[in-house]
Parts: sequence; structure tokens; C-alpha cells
Amino acid sequence: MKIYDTLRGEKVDFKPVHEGRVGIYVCGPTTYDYAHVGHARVAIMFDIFRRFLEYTGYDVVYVSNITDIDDKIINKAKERGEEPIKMAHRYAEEYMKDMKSLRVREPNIVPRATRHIDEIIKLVQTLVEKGYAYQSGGDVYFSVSKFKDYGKLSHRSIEEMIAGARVEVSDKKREPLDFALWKAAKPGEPSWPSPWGSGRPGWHIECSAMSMNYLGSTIDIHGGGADLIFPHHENEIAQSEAATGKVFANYWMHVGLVRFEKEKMSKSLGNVFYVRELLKKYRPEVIRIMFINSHYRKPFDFSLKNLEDSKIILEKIWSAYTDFKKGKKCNYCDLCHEYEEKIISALKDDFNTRKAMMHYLQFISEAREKNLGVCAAEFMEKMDNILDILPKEFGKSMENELIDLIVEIRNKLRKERKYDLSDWIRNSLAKMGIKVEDEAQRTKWIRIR
RNA sequence: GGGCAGGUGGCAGAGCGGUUAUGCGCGGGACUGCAGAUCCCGUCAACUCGGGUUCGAAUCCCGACCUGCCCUCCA
Repeated sequence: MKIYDTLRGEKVDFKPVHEGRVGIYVCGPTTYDYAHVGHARVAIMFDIFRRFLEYTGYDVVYVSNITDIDDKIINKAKERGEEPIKMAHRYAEEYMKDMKSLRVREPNIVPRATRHIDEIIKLVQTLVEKGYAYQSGGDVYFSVSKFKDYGKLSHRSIEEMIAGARVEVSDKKREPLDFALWKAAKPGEPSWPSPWGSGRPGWHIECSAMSMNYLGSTIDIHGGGADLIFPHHENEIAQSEAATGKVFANYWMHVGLVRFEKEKMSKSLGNVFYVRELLKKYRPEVIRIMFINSHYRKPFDFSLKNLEDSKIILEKIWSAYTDFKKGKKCNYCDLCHEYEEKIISALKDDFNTRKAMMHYLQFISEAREKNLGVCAAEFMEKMDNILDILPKEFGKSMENELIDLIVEIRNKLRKERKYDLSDWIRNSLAKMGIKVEDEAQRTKWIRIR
């Protein structure tokens, strides 16, 4: 398997630290607002990546954190007169709900910064003891110039960064690029006791502490949005490797940013689309397909057209799936083996989901051509362990039975040539997201919303 | 100013040295009460520009131009 590693800047062979096992840490959100499409892309892509690793036989430990203490949280809470940690936890719950709606499987561990203050303090202490960090007032800063590899992830030298100006000046810092590991508490802010007085963690330290706590000092894969490369991940490397003397992460995977009308989608630009808003109009599978249909590293241009296109693809897939499911029995499926091989090898090449999807669609049309039945549906179900885009509501429910009944009534009307009424029923169902399709012998319907 | 990622047909988006993906769209046909799904046929002089390497480049090298991101909080 090959993965593009941001640090080395090229596709490289993947070898886990321990044979057969993979430890992944993905930076999750700072929870001071609802999840938007950008969060969704990272979560969905790593969800599918993780399922893929499991599919190929790896034992995966997937950790994705929630940062629940931070300047942004404090500021927003202040604005709204709320208690910061409480607010952060409320948004964290909402985030988890949104991800669940998107069929993102919950990571094995979802650690929160405020529950790992001890580990954070210990890590800061180690850095102070080793001379990489210094106390200044109630703050503790990391001394960037002491870490010779600083800039290796974002491919920049310290000089370049200083030349780039725009560095925050502070009389508390010895050098402008130094960053806070621990911040002294201001009145009214959440704080914890520490050797440097009461305070709270800086932004980057929590991920280092939690990653090492759950996955060890060297993990296999560390991931997140591309906007975290600098400074977040760069700083994580510096503080972690300074503390342990070991490589922090063997592979760095970054998901390209989501853009809207050629601009980055971000809260500061005010052009965000919230997951929950999208889910009112589109099924989660549509959103999953939309992202599967792009390469994870490339910037993604979000648009309504893109969503609509994905919806059409989903309908195509569902339609084929229901046809196969009702088709004839077929035990052996050479085509399935052939396409499984194609799909998996596409994913093994730097997780090329776009290419995998192309094979998946090609499989559908070839399976139709060859008149395959149940075994084709079974193959799609097998692949669904990775993709999770097939309909899951086949079971009996009052709702399904009622729809069956309505469809049956409509067919009786059609036999009586009462087409006005039967067309009206079909249109009405369509408005509810139920697509009715008449075939020679029977009528099928699928819920597309 | 520096770093990174890109610039492919009407659109989205693969391919990364030789066989012109795929999906959507568009035109025509079969099927159908109609629609849809499906199938068949067709369609659009596609590879930002300029050099170079090569028997051969969208694919490799050099140089321009353009776009986005990062260098301040952001997934």
C-alpha cells in the first residue's frame, strides 16, 4: 500500500510500526460551533480509510480527538454569556450526532483535552526540564529555535517564517515564533492548577499528549485537514519529538480543503455550510459519494451541482442494487473477484477513492450486461463495509408497509387506466422522496431522501 | 516575499511515457399508458503556454502565466 506523506512530500510504501496493526490519530474539531462540510470531509474520508484498512485485515486503533478548551471557545462563550466548557461539550455532542448521521463510525477513542490535563502538564514539564520550554510569567512557551527540525513538515525554514512577517509579537516570548504550551488563567476563565500557577493548555499540546497517551510515542498515521499543517501539526512534531527523542508520526495524511465558489470554506469568511442543514435536503449517502468521488488530497469545490450529481449517482447505485437483489440466484461471481481486486488496488494507491468509485460503477454496468443477480448485490454489500452507501431500510416497518400499500393501490388504478390519479400518486410520493418506477412485471420504489 | 497543491473535453473528475477512463449533460432509437430505470447508437478538434529529453509526452525536465491554500484562528 502506498500513502502520500506530507512530510516526505511523496507517495511512499506504508509499513506499520507493528505488523498487522495500525494506530491512527486524526485531529478533530474545536467545538464552538456546529460541524460544517469541511469537518464532514475529513471525518468521512478517514472513516472510509479506516474501514478500508480493516477490510484488508489490519487491526486498527483509530483515535480522533475533540478540543474542548481553547481561546475560541472562551471567546464565543463570553459573547453568549455561557460557561465555556459546558458550551464546548454541548457542541461536541452535536458534532458526534452529525457525524453519526453521516454514517461515520465512531472512532475507537474520542479523547477530550479537558480530561487529559494531567498528561498535558506532565508533557510540558518534560519539555521544561529538557530545556525546550521556558516559563514566562504564568505562561510556558516552546522555544522553537531549540528544535532543529522545526519546519520540516510544512517545508519552511525558521528564517522564511520570520521573513513572512505577520508573526505575533509578545514581550512574554523570547522569540516571535515561540508558541504557548500553557497559558496563565485570566479571571473568570476555566483553569487547572499546575506547577506554573493556575492556567490552561495552549492549542497544540493536547493532541501531542493524547496521541502519545493512547497510541505511544511513535504512531503510524497522523491526519487532519490541510489547514492544520502549519502551525498545528508542525508544533505537535516539535513538542512531541523534543520530549521523546522519537519520531512522532511515520506518515502524515492531509485532507484538502473544501472550497465554495473558489474560496476556502471557513468560519472567518462566513461561507460555511453546516452538515445539519445539508442533511435536511440530502441523504448522508449523497454526501459520502460526493467526497468519495474526489481525491482526498485535492481541494474540493463544494456546490449544489456537485450534490445533485452525487444524488444521481446514488440513485443509479440504489436502483442497480435493488434490481440485483431481486434478480436470479448466482453463486459464483468471477466478475466480483475481478472488481474487488480493482477497487482494493485503487485504494491501495494513496487511497484513490475516485478511481475505486469508477470501478464500482463499471462493475454495475458490466453486471447488468451479464445479467447477474443476487451475487452482484452481495458483492455491493461486501464493498459497503468500506463505502457505506447502500440503502439500509429494507426491513419491515409500518412506513414501508404503508408505501407498499399505496403503490399497490396505484397499480390497481393503472389497471383501470386511471392514469390521472396514478400519476398524481407517483408525483406526490416523489415529493416525499420516494421514487416509484414501473417495470414490466412489478413496480419498484426506493427512498431517496 | 516564501512554502504547498493544482491547471484535462459543455460540466465534474481519473490517468502520470505508447492502447484516446468514468459519471453527468446533449442528440437519436428500443422498452413504457406516460415518466423513470435499463439497453443500443451518436455527440463534443480535451489535455494553460513556450522550450527540452525521447522512436513516442496530458504524462518526465526547465521556464513562464494563471488559480487556490498556508505563513494569524480554522477540518
